[in-house]
Formats: sequence, structure tokens, C-alpha cells
Amino acid sequence: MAPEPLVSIGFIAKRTGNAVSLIRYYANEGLIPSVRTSGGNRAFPRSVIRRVSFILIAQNMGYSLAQIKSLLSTLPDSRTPTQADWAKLSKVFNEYIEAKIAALTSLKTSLEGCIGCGCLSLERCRLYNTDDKAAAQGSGAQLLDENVQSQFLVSHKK
Amino acid sequence: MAPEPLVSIGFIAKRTGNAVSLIRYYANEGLIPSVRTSGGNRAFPRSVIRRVSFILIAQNMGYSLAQIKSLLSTLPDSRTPTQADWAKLSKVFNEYIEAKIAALTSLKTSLEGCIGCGCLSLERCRLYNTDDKAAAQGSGAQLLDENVQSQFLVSHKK
DNA sequence: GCTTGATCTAAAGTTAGCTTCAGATATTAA
DNA sequence: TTAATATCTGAAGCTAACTTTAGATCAAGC
Repeated sequence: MAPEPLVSIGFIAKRTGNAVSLIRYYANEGLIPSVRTSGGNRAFPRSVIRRVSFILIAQNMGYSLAQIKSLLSTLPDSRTPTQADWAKLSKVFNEYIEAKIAALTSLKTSLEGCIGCGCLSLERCRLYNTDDKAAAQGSGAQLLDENVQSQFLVSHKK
Repeated sequence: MAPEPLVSIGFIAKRTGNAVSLIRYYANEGLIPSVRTSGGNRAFPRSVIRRVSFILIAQNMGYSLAQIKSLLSTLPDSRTPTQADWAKLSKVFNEYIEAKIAALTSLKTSLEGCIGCGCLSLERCRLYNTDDKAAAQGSGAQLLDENVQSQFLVSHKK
């Protein structure tokens, strides 16, 4: 197998449309793999472009960098991910997207009912139960509205 | 019309399942209306519970407090919102949800294609174009993938 | 009237996710 | 070889969205 060509941090930044500081930040955080040149500059396999793209998409979906790091852990760090590697991750991610769509659909329906009838309040609807609140209760789903899987909604609490 | 009963900050906090500090924060930020008792304590109309619920749901969807404040501006501050007030807001909000669902559906389709075929990179897919990046280009939609309306996806940049 | 718990204010602290800065070194182009 | 450009590090700065702290006042029950 031919050794993969390495590219500079500026190249990755340009190709992904982001600041160099962001790429450096991700590298420091261990979200993307990198090696060093003899002079000490970072060097990346081209496949990092795809990885950064994935990070940005997942972030846009509402995932924290910590969650994304965990998601990405299914990809190999030491070698360039194969199509099969990405397909595996894609499958997991697609399930997340589907769940999120389901949650939003449910939210839509609930809002139509709740706001429409004038009862929008936690006492009756519990539309927005968050991860940590549910977790604080102990085990699994504590949602009053079982259709709203907050796990797949954006959480704003630490 | 009978004067609406006022409740304490602790009451709102309990009913919405949040910390008192959060309710105070929202009040200070002008997200929820409040008056003062003769002693200086905050007092809220009961309808604030609904308003807080809405804020939490919208936050969960990925809106910033600034955006939510703007959304809520269609509700009257000086009187308790009627069902018609909420219905109006609900309509706008529902459109946002629908758009977000559409964006996620498109993302799902694109990912299936892009990750599946191994081309996930900005050079070809541009799945994650964000608000500010598009805005920085000047006018309206600059998205290469027109189906992905990032306006309705969660943005992580300031 | 007194004690207890709720609330007040202002300021400082916290976390995530970055960017900016300053001064030094690396790399590239001519 | 030399000038211009890119990158490096570590530390500090920044914004959003809150929480915490400290010391003081309010409100409610006995």
C-alpha cells in the first residue's frame, strides 16, 4: 500500500472552510490524527478532511465535541478509514438522525395540541425533559411523553 | 377581568423543574415579565410558567436565547397571552420544526450517498454550511446543497 | 417578636468551544 | 540566499448560558 500523502494544517483549513486555529484546536483535543514534520509542523493525512467534515456536520446536529469524539472512536486512528469504516459510522449516525426526526415530529404534534389548547406547561406536557433531568431520576426513560426522546435533542445543560 | 394571581420565583422554578437562579436570570435578561412586591421580591403571573416551558423547548431545538427572545416578542409582555397569541407563535414555530425536519431528512439522504460512496468532503458535498459562513459571502443562500437549509440547523458559531 | 426559610443584589466563577496574541521557528518562492 | 509566508507554543481573551457566593432583607409560621 502506497504511503498516503500528508498535507499541511493550512490545506485542511482551506478545504474545510475553517480557520487554522480550529484545526489546531481539534488536533490538540484529539479529534483528528496528525503527525509532525522534522521541523515540528503538524502534518495530516488527506482523510482528515472527511473527518473534519463529519465533526462539523455532527456539531450542526447538536452534538458536543465530547460526544463526537466518542462517535469517531469507531474509526481507526492509525490508518486511513476505509469505506467500510465510514459506512459503519454512517449507519449509527443515520439512526441518530432518524431518532431526531422522530423527536421533532413528536414535538410538532405535541405543540399543535398543547399550544393549541392552551395547556403548554410542564405540569401536563413535559415536552422538554432533558438528559440530565431524566438521568437524575435514576435509570432509563423518565419522559412523560415517551415519544420525545430527549437523548436525540440538543441539550443545553452541562 | 379579574386580576391574575401572582406567584413567587420559587413557585415558577419548581413548576418548571429548574433552579431559582435560572428564573432570575431569564427575568433579568428580559425573557419573562415580572413585577415587584412592596418588599422588592419578584412576582410573576402564572402564565410565565408556559413562557418558560416554551423557552426550554426552543432551546432544546437549538435556538439561542437571543433568537428565542425575538420569537417571544410576538407575545404581549403587559398582559397574559391569550390562546390566539400562543397559536400565532405556535404556527411560526411549527414552520421552524418542519424546516428542521426537512433539513435533517436531506442530511440523512446526503450522508447515505456521501459516506456510502466515500466522498464525504466539503469539496463535493458541503453538507454543513453554516449561517455565518453563508452570510459572510454576502447575500442569501450560498449553499451548494440547496436542500440543506442551515438556517434551521443548530449553529455553533457566534 | 422571633426564628426559619425564601429572596435580594452584585460580582465572581464555570464550561464549551473557539480566537487572538506575541515571539520564535519552519517552509517556500524567487 | 533571502524575503515572504506559514506554523509553532502557551497563555490569555471571548461569548453564551448559567451557577455560586456573600451578606443583607423579606415573608411566614409559631
